Amino acid sequence: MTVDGTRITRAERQAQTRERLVEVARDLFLTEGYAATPLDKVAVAAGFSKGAVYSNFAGKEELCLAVLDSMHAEQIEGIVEAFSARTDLDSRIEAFVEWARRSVGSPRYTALEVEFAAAARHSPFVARELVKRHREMRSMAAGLIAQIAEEEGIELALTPEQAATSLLSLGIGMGAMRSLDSSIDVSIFAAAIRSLVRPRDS
Amino acid sequence: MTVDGTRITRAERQAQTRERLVEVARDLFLTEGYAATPLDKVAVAAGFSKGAVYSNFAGKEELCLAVLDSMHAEQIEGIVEAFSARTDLDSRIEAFVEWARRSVGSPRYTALEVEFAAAARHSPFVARELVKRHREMRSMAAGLIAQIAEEEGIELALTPEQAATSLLSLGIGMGAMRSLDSSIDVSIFAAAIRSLVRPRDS
DNA sequence: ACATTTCGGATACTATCGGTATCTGAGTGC
DNA sequence: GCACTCAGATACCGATAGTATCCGAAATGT
Repeated sequence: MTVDGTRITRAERQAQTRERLVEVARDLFLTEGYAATPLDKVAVAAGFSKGAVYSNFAGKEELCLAVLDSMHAEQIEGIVEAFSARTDLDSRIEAFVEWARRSVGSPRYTALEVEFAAAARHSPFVARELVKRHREMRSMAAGLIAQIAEEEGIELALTPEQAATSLLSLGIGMGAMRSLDSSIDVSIFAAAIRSLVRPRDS
Repeated sequence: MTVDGTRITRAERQAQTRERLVEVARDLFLTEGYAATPLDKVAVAAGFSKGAVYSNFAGKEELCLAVLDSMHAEQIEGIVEAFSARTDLDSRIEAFVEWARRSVGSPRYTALEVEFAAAARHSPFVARELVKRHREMRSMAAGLIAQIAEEEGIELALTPEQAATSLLSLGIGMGAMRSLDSSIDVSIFAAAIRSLVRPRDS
């Protein structure tokens, strides 16, 4: 063992490599697209060769799953924050729409997810993984909606699960459309949300 | 010129070839996916070789656009019929949801469209073509919604354009999700539609 | 401290697939 | 019936995901 502390264990090295690969892959997948980005390019941009990718991930698909996970974490954080910062329904929706404006379609999170889902549809493993993530997202959203409805004392026209599924679908669909046609205005999201979470008319 | 009438002009032959290619491509793209289906396979399954594809289409992308067009025609027909057959709002929505149950996600129209949109995002030409089709779809839907609102004498909480965009997004998003996770119930569509086209309160 | 083992990452190779260049033969017009 | 055209066939190229193999440095045992 050498004198200074710069010495690093193999596991740590590999963890760094993995992290760096995910980081670079995320950047390239988001800007160029999943299918359009060759594995080599990711590896080289991260300062490695393809071998590094294959000794850290089972293949391109698993690399992309890791990328999606890193994005999910941020998304959930953003959503929870948007909803919990404010207190009244309108400003909550406004904060959420503001988050959506930044996150749905512009940095193409959704486009990547959707492209990947479509491209990897044939792989049962990937399909299962994606479904798992969607269900987590959905129950998280449903919980949030239920909680807010409770706090605001309103009775929703849709069950929290239905509302969550609708919002998620809406987000995915709008993200997909906006990545092609940026003229679509996210503020429609606000209107749709208001409709979906509007209290039942008595 | 031979005696019987089975003789066919070159243009007619080519039209037949083109049609057959689209037909077979549609079938394969829907069942196997766009990226997962090699051009050769389409050509051979149709009884030709790759050369036939390239002398009828500029490439795989244009073949897929032709496939999408053939699907759009059917979709529009189905939607218009669902809405125009019945007269009162509820049974119209019901008919539409019934159409959606058959068409959104099961035969993977949406999955194909979404996969193609994602895969071909980098091509400005394809992007323009898809945007054109979406705008047509959207204004068709908006027109239908406006007409129905008029007939039913209700004032919508969203403008017809907004409602159309929302519904289209919802359809795309749900189609994409359902193609992965068939446990998602389309009946949520009914609830979401009712919310979105619900008359303004007060 | 030296030999041995392990394994993260590199290199070389294969298979697949979209696209291009070239060819061929049946159908067309003179 | 002869030269020509063009739909479709064939042969090839380049890109890229994945595999098989190799190398060298870090870990381990004595």
